[in-house]
Amino acid sequence: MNFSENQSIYLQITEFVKEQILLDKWKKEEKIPSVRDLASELQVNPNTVMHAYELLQQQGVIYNKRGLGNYVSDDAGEKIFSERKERFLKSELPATFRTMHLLGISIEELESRFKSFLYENHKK
Amino acid sequence: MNFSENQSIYLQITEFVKEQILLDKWKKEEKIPSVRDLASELQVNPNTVMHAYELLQQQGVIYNKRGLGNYVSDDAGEKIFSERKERFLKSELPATFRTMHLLGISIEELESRFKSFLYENHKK
Amino acid sequence: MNFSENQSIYLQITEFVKEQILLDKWKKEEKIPSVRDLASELQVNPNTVMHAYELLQQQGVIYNKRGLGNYVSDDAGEKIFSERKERFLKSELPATFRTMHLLGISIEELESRFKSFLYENHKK
Amino acid sequence: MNFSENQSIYLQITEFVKEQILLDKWKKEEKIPSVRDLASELQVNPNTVMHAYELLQQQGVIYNKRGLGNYVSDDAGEKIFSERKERFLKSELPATFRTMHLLGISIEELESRFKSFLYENHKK
DNA sequence: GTGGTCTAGACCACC
DNA sequence: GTGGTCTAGACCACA
Repeated sequence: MNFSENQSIYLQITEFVKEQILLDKWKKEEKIPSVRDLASELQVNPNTVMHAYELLQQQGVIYNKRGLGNYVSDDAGEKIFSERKERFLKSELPATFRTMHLLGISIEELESRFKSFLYENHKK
Repeated sequence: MNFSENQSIYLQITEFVKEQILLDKWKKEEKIPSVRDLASELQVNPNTVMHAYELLQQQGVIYNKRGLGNYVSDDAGEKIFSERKERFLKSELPATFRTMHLLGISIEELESRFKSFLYENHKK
Repeated sequence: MNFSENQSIYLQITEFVKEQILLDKWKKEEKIPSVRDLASELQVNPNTVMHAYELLQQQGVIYNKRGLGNYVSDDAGEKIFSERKERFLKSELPATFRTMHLLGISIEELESRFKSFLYENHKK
Repeated sequence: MNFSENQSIYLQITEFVKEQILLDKWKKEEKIPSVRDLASELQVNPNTVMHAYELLQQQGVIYNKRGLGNYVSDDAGEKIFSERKERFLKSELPATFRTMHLLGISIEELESRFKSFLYENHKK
């Protein structure tokens, strides 16, 4: 996995975990990778993954069974979905629209770009 | 001006300056506010504004006339515009599309939201 | 280390770092001294070293691994070498020739001086 | 005249004046341009030329006749020549040699570059 | 431990 | 008046 320079790694890891859940790759009430496993897979310091898991626990996305590992919460999917949708509609989208306006990009151009995005995505 | 918590102040100041230029409030070959003036206006330490101006100089957006102040470069507008467009198309837009896909938001919904955005914007 | 009066300290530090790399004392992909360490060694304020490192990062000579420190870029040596050669041939050398011309110093005299320079240098 | 970014303008003006004298364009005991004239010719602030002339007076290169203007000192040429030669041999040349050594530039290459410099210079 | 940001305050060269 | 440099000291996020 390639990490962006602009954001701290542990936050990018929380996003990664949430996405796995949203895409139903990690299912509810199932065990997620241990701190060490994920750390070695992502090639980061275990402390960093630990930090991410702690945050996810606070957010109620995962919970810990002592000695057994971390598990996806029952309502994790819904939680993530609504939180993400809220953020998207309230802050990301307006910012995008603002930039489009500033750069003079039309909705038609956006539409055609979205279609080729879907096409590219479909191929994979 | 209110600064966001998520980004360092000096970077927000560079964005602010670029915005002024893009909106043609500060025109090319004209003097921009002195370090001290902008600092007192934004209520930050002069060093912080200095840091921002230094970065803008390196990016070729402004240049310094010794003892006189900082001036908007001749090609500042184009530079900012193309840099911003590049960033939008290469990274912001794909991220937006990815999120739309993840959240199941259709292009039609986006379109209608954009129209109401334009309408809101127009009213002001 | 003794700093010259004519140039700002932070610029002299960037030169110092580049010199270490050019002389292969600090090798590529290796960690360079931390901001605090170099600052206490050179007896300057950490901010001053910070300023130098920031510039070197922008020039692509070093890069930062978050929380770990700064590392010499893979192509740092080549970058520094070509930048330095460019500057020498385009500006330092013509200036030297101009002065020689003005002072009536012949190329033969220069040659003999260079030889004794090499001899002196060799002895050390 | 084009001023370098690296050095203060008033110092570059003193160098300019000294060079005129060394090249015998401004001869001893003759009047040099007034502060205002030189300022408008070089397109700088009169204060800046004033500052340069003050320094030249301190160095004994020029002297002031009240109400008449500034004149080249009798021994200006010799003074400038010896000062410049001293600086060249003691500091500029060793630095040049050091850089040549570092960049692996041979004395033969230097020689050929000097010849083409002389040729270029001769044409003008 | 690492870099990074910010403030306060001083001093300087330059125009 | 202008920018620029430097110090001292604090605080934070990150690994």
